[in-house]
Amino acid sequence: MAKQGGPQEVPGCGTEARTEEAFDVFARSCPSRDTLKHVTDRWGSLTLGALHQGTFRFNELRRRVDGVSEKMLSQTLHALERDGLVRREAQPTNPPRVDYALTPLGREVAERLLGLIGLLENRMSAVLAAQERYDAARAEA
Amino acid sequence: MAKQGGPQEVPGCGTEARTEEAFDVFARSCPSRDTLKHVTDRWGSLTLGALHQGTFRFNELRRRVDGVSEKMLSQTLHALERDGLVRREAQPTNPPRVDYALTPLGREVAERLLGLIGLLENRMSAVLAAQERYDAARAEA
DNA sequence: CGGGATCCGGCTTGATACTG
DNA sequence: CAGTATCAAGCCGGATCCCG
Repeated sequence: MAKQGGPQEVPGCGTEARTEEAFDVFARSCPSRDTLKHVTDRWGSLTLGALHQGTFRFNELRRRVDGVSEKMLSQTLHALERDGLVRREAQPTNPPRVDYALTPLGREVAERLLGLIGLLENRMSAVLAAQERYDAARAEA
Repeated sequence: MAKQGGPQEVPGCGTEARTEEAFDVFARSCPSRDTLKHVTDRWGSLTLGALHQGTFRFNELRRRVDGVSEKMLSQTLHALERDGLVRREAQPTNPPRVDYALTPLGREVAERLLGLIGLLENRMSAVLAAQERYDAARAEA
């Protein structure tokens, strides 16, 4: 990653800013970019959405997050856990049992994400209409 | 894409649901997934963020969205325009002048996205701390 | 200035198989 | 059950050249 010759060092990356300024910081390749990626990823968003509905075990999640492979679920879960959005509780029983749940921060993030998704879902008819208009305009070229 | 043998046809994909139910719909591979991807993409989020601050021409955007290539900016802009989030106004002058701005829907989406980003930025210290804890726990394995 | 077309490398993803 | 290891494929994104 990292552009060809641009400055990779990020100066004021730890400032606690409000939304407007926060975006400027975000725009300069801060760690929050990575976290956003984990959150909005194909599997990240679905996993957060699933965990927003409760606590689940690994294979329960696999069934809920339709189409995810073991590897990707594991990878996604680790990334979210590392970011402090998901808590993992393993019980040393036999057979092993591991539960995954959102942390308080994870719940906040999930709610915002779900809000964004909900907005898109609700306006999807407008989006679809826009797409048709766009495609139609291009077709007659 | 699409899993090995699963049903690709999505039945109730046009329902206008509220956030909770909307997610279920979203989870089944609806078009909104594509739009979310355009929005949260590496360049999509930065472009929406830049356009949230005003109307800009192509090369102005290039300078604002630091590090983006012509191709990716063009591609991002087209995707967002097709989704009805960005409006493109070309003036047939010489030299050509093209302005990009958010549509009302685009502004709504951008605001939610910026909210999510802002939340992450504000809590980044907690995220960073969680990452250190996670890495430390793994190191002594 | 505002892009389109093309080529190509690398990260991401997905099957599959194996382990504790 | 709860994962990790390995390998191949595919798509994303960047560099480059080109045109109106």
